[in-house]
Amino acid sequence: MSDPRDRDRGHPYERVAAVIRDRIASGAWPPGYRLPSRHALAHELLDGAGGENVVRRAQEMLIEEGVLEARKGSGTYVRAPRSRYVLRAPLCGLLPDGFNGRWETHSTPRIAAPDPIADRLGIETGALCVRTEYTVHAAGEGPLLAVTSWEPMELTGSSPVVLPGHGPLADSTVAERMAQADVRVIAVKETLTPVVLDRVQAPRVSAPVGSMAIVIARTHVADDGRVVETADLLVPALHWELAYQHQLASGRRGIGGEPWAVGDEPR
Amino acid sequence: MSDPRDRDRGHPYERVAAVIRDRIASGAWPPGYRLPSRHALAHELLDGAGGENVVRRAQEMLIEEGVLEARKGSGTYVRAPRSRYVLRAPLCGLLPDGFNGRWETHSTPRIAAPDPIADRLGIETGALCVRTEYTVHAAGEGPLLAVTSWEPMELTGSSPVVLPGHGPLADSTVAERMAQADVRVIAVKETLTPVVLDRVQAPRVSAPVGSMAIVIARTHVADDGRVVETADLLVPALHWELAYQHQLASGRRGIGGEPWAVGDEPR
DNA sequence: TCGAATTTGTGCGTATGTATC
DNA sequence: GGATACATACGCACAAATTCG
Repeated sequence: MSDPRDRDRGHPYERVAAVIRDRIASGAWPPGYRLPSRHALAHELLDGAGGENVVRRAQEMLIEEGVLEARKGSGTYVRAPRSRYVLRAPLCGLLPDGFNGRWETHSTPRIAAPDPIADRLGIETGALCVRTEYTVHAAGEGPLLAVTSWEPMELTGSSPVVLPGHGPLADSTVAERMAQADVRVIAVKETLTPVVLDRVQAPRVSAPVGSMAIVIARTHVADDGRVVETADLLVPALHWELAYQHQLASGRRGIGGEPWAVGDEPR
Repeated sequence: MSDPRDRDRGHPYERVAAVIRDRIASGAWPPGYRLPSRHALAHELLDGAGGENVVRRAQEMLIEEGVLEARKGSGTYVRAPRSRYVLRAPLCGLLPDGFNGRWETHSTPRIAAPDPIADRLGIETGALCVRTEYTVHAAGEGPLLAVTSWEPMELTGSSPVVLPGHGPLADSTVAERMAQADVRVIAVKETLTPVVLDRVQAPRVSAPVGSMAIVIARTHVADDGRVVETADLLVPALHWELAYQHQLASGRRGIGGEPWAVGDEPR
């Protein structure tokens, strides 16, 4: 391993990564550039056969850092520096004027509530609900955010006008739609979980497999305690910076009516 | 690869994983049990030499699922099912009675603000600040949460009583300490990023390297617009479920004074 | 349109580093 | 300090996806 000839510190793959980083930094390999194949790079940088896995390891490092991007069967590319959008939570269905993008509603089948969803909605497993798939697109780009929402059929189905994604209230918030059914939404609860995107999730948010995201499990609660909607928001770190802001009531030892808490476990 | 003799579907490592899973499910390998070494398992399950990496691959799968836990130099163990605590955000320094644990303050050196921190605090790079390292421990356990906090020296240093982790206000919130210096904290802003724990971060929160966490970049803002504190909270998904709750003012198209927003990028 | 060449992804083997007991 | 066990680096074969003639 530590060959006496080898004066260079560290492992071979680290030196290869450094070379690639330099070429990108110098502008020789601009954003969008397709790198030579592993075979060619191994031959050039290590001038010997076989060492392709060293190049691969170096590329994996840079891919994880967000510098490179590999497309299977096509090649490895220098990634264009993408600035992230700011997502102010809670996100309940509105896109302000400042954002050049749109919501897309994909499907709204009536289905039997699967177990974890029924649990979150506070209804019986198998009870009917409406599942809606939304995505957020920025102008001309692929989907950047994916939302899967469930609403109990007994609420939403009672009046066609409150169906998500349809009619005059298509672009309204959950609370606004529910108000049409005389349901007053008083709180939004969110539970956040970090995830690594698998090959099913990744294309739904235009992010590479293995990159990171936060799943927001959101519920809308009405004044009578019923849960009127629950949703999973898939927020890829590649595209979004998740921001929360809390106002502090002076003189109180809490925020927003709830004391700060580190409580015991839920289930 | 697909040996004609091999009737079993899938790859060898998947079959090994299935065997391990079965033994755990059957109770033959209870929580805390130390598995046979990879060498022994490879010999038993694949009755041939060399195939240790097949066992390793299977174990990696189960480790990622949270079923196993590897301790370097010691062995691979069946993980005891751990329930997660609920962390209600924003977390500003209080531990309620319900939580059987404690804060620990580790160090409070005066240092020159590094670049990204100076940026967050709105002070010049190199200006003095106080850095404080906290951890949260549950009774008898290792650290479950790690906080690194920075406060500008010009605020904190002016009065010894407001130094974090010391004096009568050691267990107070940032806002309470700042009130002693006649600084009114009016808002808390948080930015969330999912991360994969590296070998430096992982031991700070008693989580395995490669497991996931959320970093909360928090800032306390005073009524004159100054940032009086900023902190990075390392919240491992293994131990915590991050929960946010927002009250909805009826009739308003927003929450907490800020409209929901998907805005453009920051930097 | 279709198949062959190219390129990345995966599974697995060997050698060696390093932490623990 | 020696034995044991996991972690890492790297090599090869092949599968899968893409591209192009």
